[in-house]
Amino acid sequence: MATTVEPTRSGGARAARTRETEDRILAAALQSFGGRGFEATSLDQVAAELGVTKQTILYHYPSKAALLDAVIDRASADLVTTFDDALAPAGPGWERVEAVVRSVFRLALRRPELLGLLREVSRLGPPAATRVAHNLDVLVVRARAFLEVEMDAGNVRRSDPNLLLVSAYSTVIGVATEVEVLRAVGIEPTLRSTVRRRQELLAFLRSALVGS
Amino acid sequence: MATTVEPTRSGGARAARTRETEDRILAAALQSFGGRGFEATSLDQVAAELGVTKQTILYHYPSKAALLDAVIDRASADLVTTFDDALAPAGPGWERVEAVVRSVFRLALRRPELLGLLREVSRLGPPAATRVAHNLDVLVVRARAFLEVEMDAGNVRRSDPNLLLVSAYSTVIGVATEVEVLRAVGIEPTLRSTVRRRQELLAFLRSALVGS
DNA sequence: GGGAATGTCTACCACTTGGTAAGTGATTGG
DNA sequence: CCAATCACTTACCAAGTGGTAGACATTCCC
Repeated sequence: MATTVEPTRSGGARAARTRETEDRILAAALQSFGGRGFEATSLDQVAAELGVTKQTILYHYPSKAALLDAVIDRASADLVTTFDDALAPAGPGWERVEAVVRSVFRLALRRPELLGLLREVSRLGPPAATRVAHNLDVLVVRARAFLEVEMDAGNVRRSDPNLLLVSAYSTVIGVATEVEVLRAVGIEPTLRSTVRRRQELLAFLRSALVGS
Repeated sequence: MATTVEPTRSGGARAARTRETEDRILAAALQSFGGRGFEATSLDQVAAELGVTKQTILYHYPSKAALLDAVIDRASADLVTTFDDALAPAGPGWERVEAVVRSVFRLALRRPELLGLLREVSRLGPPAATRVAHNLDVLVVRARAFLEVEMDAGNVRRSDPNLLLVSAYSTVIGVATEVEVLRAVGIEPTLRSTVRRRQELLAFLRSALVGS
């Protein structure tokens, strides 16, 4: 009996409110970093959206760069669990590809900031990019292993798994997120057109991966 | 002998120097907008690189937005002539796809800012994105027509040409430019690896377009 | 209850941003 | 040859930028 009263497990009321504040900061920052971009986002702006002052943000995250790191970690974790959840009920083989593509389109619709952050960080380069790469390495390893197994089984055209992965990644993310490119070819991103786009993408991917 | 000294045809020495200055400004701005990004670029920065003052830039281009427009127009023109030159000597059919892909990889190597600007503008959205879309519409129309002809000839899997175009675009640009993604899967972008990547991409594309 | 720790705010700071105003010397056309 | 135009400069400016210092109230633990 070290403590008499259960202090609301893991920290008490204050700690809970602190965690909530940090959560809100991360969410708002993710939104802005992934949407407008990192440099284009000002701490004052984010703070104003939250109804706090910039100094509150800087109390929890000592610098803008540190905030970016935290946002990256949170976004990475979200991505990993998203794919985990999507792949858990999926069967083997092509079903898994479909599950992942469905997830990405879902994200593009519901949480575009997440995919936006990916692209933004890729543009920023190290150290942010390195951090993301490290956080998402699990996914890369898993995907590569999948491709290798399917190649061995003769279900996927034999080739360098890494290069195949990059191609597939580029295609999926591009088709899911490049709204302006879609507009350029005359496609307005409605819900219905998005569904068609996803189907078309799957046909494209299947054709590309399976080979002739 | 009307004049002793050739007045450098079409406007005189001053006009020539003006054009040269504007050229240098555009080049430097393109470099920075395409590399670091639009918001992350300051006019002072660009001016310093050029050895002039920011006010010189603002004399030729009345605002940062106007400068972006000019940069976009110049970059678009460069892109169009690049593809024109690449496609001129190319034969029909698949050779044309190969020529375009080769061009994009060449650009990724020699003028990465050009492709970077494309992506940056796509992120910025209208009005910049609209401007690019308008400028590059020629290419879109041409590519779509190509796909339609090839579909009719039975050389390309039948499907919505617009969607196929978006998929192919995403794949090519992604594979050519996503350096950080490459690093994430353990590929350092050397010259040799780039050549392999291009070949692998062509196999991917061929498989995806032709179908089984 | 009281001192300590904590979370937030007010008040700044030095610096940078895009943009304006007013000049200055070279180039130009008449 | 001279006045006008032109390309460019120096000198500013108001509005932000990320970040620091210190006051203040609340919550915590003993």
